[in-house]
Amino acid sequence: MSSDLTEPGTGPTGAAPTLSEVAKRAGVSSITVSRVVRMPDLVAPETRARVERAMRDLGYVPNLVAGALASARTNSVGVLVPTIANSIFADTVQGLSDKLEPLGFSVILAQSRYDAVREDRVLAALLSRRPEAIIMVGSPATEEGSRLLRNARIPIVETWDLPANPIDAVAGFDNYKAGVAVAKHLVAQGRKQLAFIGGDDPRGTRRWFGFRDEALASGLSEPRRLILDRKDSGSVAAHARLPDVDAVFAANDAHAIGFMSGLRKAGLLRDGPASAQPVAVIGLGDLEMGQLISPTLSTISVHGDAIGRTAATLTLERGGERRIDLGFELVLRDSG
Amino acid sequence: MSSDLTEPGTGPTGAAPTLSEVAKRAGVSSITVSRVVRMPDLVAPETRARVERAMRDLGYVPNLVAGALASARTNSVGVLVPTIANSIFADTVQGLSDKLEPLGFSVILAQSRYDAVREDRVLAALLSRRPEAIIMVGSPATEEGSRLLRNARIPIVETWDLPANPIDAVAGFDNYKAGVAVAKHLVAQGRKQLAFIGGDDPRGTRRWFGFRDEALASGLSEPRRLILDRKDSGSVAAHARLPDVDAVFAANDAHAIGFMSGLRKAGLLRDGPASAQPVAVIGLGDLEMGQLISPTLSTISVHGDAIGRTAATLTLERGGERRIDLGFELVLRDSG
DNA sequence: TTGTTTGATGTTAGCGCTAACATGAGGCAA
DNA sequence: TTGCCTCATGTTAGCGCTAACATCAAACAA
Repeated sequence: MSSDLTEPGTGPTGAAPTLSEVAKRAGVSSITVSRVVRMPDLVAPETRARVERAMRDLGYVPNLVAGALASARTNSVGVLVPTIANSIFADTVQGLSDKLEPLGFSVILAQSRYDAVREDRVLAALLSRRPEAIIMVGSPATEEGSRLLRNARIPIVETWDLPANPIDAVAGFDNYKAGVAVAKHLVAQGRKQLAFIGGDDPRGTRRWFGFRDEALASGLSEPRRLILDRKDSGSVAAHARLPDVDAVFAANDAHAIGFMSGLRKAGLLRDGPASAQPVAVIGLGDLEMGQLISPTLSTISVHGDAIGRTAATLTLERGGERRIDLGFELVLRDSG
Repeated sequence: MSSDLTEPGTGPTGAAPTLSEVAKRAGVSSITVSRVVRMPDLVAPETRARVERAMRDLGYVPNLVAGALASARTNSVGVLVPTIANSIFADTVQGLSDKLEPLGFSVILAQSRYDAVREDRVLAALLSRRPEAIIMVGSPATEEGSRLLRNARIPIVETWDLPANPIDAVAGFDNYKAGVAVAKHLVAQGRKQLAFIGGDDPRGTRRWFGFRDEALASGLSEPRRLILDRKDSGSVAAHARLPDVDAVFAANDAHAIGFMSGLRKAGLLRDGPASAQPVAVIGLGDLEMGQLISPTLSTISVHGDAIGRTAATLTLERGGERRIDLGFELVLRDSG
């Protein structure tokens, strides 16, 4: 009777049709409809055609919530990033999403906004949806978050870093070494007064340590470290706070470009090569934008989308190497 | 017995604990545990404490999949964007996520990659998870996608545009008018040879139409239109294909900055004000970057995050205005 | 013929939770 | 005392699907 109320082809009038309504209309049992949806090869062609017809007539859309409960498989992965806007993490989300979507997995996205309390909250929220894996940028900020993830007994992939004691799998690069590489390069260029600008999140801090340690090891005085507020790409103004500096490593390209903008205002930017720059600037991330501005931006290139794709792979394969170092590359252009 | 196997505080050894395991341990019925989780005020303080103790001991994490099936509420919204990487849509996702997360909603994110077939596929996948609303950038590319959404009987919010016949709610701005505004401005500036560079997606195309119509209405010859491949920020090279042009409207800031880079190479970029530019350039999106480069970028400013927040609001409130024009603003700086 | 295999479909039970409706104890007005 | 309310908790049924195990007919080997 309720199916009588439904006009074929024009859409449902009431509640969404269920498997068993389709089954009734096709004159089969519901398990057969379920098979048509999930393992069509097991169903005889004529039966299948009848069922498909009934599904179309009713506008049937499978209910994966019910399916997930019955099968204990949600076909979803939780993804936790500090922030998605204006960030290179969007590349990572795109990469993993491109890899997972064709396999029928959905991405449940959450942001921590660099806030430990919020991180724990969204982590709990994610886990209560029973994702089959969690991919996160960085590592849990708290012991509680770490415990939650360990207890979940699902693949956990930490990215954008190479933590010493990962929960499970890792896809990232060595942020400390990136700092070292930049300092080495600047020292080789004859720079003397180094500075670091960026956030004080874990990964940025590791870059700072590498940068500082290498500078000190090379006999330079301790570099200055300017901790910028997030969104404080008023890093334009940062220059004013770093007089006498002749080389800057910015924790990301946006900060680098902002800083260069400050240099330009101060007349300290040349359109020539690195050697002509009164102040060398190196970024991190290799934003496309870095190649479009003048002078072009030297940077540590990191493949955000490869990190995402690799993380997705680690999510699906339980065996094999669980710690993948995707490396980085110092790309030298005109800014430093 | 199975709870005997679980060592309190060290995490579960087997399957995740369920409501009724917690209930047994606390000596109450499962509905009471459910109430402690969802409506703690209804439970007597001592009982509540006992239940909370049991939850902690067992490391209980509620199963929202089961809860969603039982209550017919998933507390999730589906979000469909063309792409998340390097795009201003990330702002929109951040905005809506910031609004929805505190309310207990999760975001299920999908990308269409500007591909109609993929869009329909991910739309079906989203709907089968029974989100309580769908927020998408733009409108469905196909009739089939549109039908799916209409039949879903949930709030649907189309964003970043103001479609004439929306499925349900809308949060965006008038892309045609944006094109008109830019053309008007360039005409007033005395520019004669206009050009438009950008993609041929629906919204970009509407900007083009507004731009062209206004140029023609002002007595100029038809502007040139250069359709760039996505990721073809080889818009650097675009300049070579637009000789004699004295004003360009780029469908987004990234293209604009790429084009300016091409102009610089050709010696056609000045550090002075708009009036000094041999070729005026106007972007769209108001990336932070636009203020950091030289000359600073004139652009149509659009608040991606406000679009996201508004869309989230439209998702939650069924009554009230369903068509919200968030407008845009022509921000004039030095590029044109 | 008889047993055995294969292919197609069905039956049953239950995933972990919640809505809706009891139940029962205590308080309190008349 | 009676009736009626309020508060705290419980019972029952079922959300829509799938795993696991039947069932049964046809095909086929010995």
